[in-house]
Amino acid sequence: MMGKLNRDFYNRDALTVGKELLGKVLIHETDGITLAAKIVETEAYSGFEDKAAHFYGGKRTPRVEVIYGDPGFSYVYLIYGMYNCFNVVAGGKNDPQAVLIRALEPLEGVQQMALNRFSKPYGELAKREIIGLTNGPGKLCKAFAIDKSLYGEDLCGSRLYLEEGDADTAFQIVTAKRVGIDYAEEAKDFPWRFYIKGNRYVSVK
DNA sequence: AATGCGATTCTCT
DNA sequence: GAGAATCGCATTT
Repeated sequence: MMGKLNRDFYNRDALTVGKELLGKVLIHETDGITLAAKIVETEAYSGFEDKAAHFYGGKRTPRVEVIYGDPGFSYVYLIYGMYNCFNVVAGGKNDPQAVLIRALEPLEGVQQMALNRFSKPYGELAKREIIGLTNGPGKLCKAFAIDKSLYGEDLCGSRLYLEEGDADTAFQIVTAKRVGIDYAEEAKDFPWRFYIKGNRYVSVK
């Protein structure tokens, strides 16, 4: 049995947590079915100066309130009226830090992921649909059945949580600009996106 | 009460 | 590569 990530893991700045989350395993226990997948791409949103962050300037609204709380909780938001995005809250209390999970590599429960995402069995998926299960922040939420009902979920609990990955698996980390934040002035060029080099599930290479 | 838009994805060209 | 889908939420009136 692999170890569950504890509160201390999350109690650091988003850049550190974002990098270290690569290779870790996200698990969702839902309706007696276990969904598990390796994290292969993340983005850090960090501090009051980050113009790309929903909490830029210390903005405090009901939506982002969880980010100002304790680390190790989920921040889920709806984007474009259609897609949920899943974040891990990092940093300490009143220190806004969050890590967007952008892509996963499925490990367990692919049958259910296929049904969640495409409403058909895994065996009927085309190759590009298999990659498309979890190669984007909105896609992985659909596959993992993550929506606003999981806003504020304690990731140190037993429904939605993260575990250590396989320690034998080495990989290189690529650092890149974040995606979809052209409005963020200088912050759009911050190298705060991290992904596993060569992984097929990375959303933007 | 009204307005405008987004940390995306899909379809069509 | 362009345009649409679709609505909760933050901001403005």
